[in-house]
Amino acid sequence: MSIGYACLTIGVRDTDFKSCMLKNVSEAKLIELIGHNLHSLEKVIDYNLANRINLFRISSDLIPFGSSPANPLPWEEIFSAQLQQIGLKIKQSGMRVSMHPGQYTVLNSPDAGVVSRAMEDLTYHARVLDSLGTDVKHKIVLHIGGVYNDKEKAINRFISHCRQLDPAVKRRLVPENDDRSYSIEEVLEIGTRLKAPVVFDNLHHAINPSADKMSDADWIKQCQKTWQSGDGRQKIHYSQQNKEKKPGSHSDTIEINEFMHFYDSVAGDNLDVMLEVKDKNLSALKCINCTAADKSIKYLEKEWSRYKYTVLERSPAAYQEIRRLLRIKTEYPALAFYTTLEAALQSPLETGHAINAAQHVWGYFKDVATANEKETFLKNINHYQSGNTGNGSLKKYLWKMAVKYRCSYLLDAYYFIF
DNA sequence: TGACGTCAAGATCCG
DNA sequence: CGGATCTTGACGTCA
Repeated sequence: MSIGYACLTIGVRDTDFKSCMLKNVSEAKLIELIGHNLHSLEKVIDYNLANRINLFRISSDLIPFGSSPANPLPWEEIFSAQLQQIGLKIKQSGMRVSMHPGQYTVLNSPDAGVVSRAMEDLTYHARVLDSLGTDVKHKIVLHIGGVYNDKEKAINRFISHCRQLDPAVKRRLVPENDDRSYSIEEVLEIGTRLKAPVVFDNLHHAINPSADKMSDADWIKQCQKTWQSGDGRQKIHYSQQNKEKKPGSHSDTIEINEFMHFYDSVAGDNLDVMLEVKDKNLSALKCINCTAADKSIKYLEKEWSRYKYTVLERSPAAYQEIRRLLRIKTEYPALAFYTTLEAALQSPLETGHAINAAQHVWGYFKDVATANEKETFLKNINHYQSGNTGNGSLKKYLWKMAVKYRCSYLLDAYYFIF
């Protein structure tokens, strides 16, 4: 089983994606943006490799206006060296990538213009995966689309439009159930007719269930039948409901105990699990560390190095508890570690604890900082302590110091993110 | 006609 | 002027 995340990273330097508004598009601008984004993608792939993350969804925003006439550039050729280099890293590491056009790519619309733009968009996605030199196991996941008061006709339109797609798209296309219109049962029917593999999404299924009641694990087994050996391992999407938001909203983080319950229910299946969650790579690392065969405490220590000041400012008690958990180097208390971590990150921020954590971080600079810098730090502390503001600017200042003094330990810390 | 979802760009405000 | 915060854009469907 591989576990992965979608599109963006949290807390990884130089992995941001840039875009521009349609009215500001120019060739020079596009070339600058594409170059920047490919550089970011390579950094993401490097990060994934260094953190044993083998599953990743590439953002549709990689090439700005990639499916629009606004971008007529032959970017595969212009950036072929960069693309090949990234593709080589993907191939040599055995990483599996995918893409997933959003809710606005609608292949089954009754509007011919919408359909032709959807086809252009799918072609663009295949161009990206082809230009990286990835084989057809690297999929493009797509929703069925709208209903238009006649689901049978809408389904038939989806199928007939799929059959008209360029083979480069068709061989990668994988339909997925959605949370309002097409249940997993309906998508399985469509996938079977198209001989296309089907992605099961657990949260969509919970909100938009099939008439035929089965457990998630059983639906996953049904979907398994649509995956041929040439398609690679069966893929599913896994997410959890954000309890503060409306049904279907993804949670901020994957609650590890809930995930493990699900994991145990599908443990016999050979699955790739794409997480859809706000904290992206952070949850992927969490789930990987709790399920990986290699149970070396060094993976938890690495996590601790990134989380520790965030935990310290939320809960000094949890900080001590995790230090205790990680003391015995022959053990691997991954579940206890992440459970304690989750609880700590949900604790309300107390000013005193936040100042204590800030002073710990300041410890990295107190011997090298100039008199002015010390004064600025104290000013920030006092300003925060006065209670008129959050500790955002205090953290920003500490971040500036970490960059200036190239404190690599701090530069990877989640403390500056949340 | 606005809500839906998503992210960064652009715009505006503030000290 | 820099930094913080608010608004817009880009997409299609549905109530």
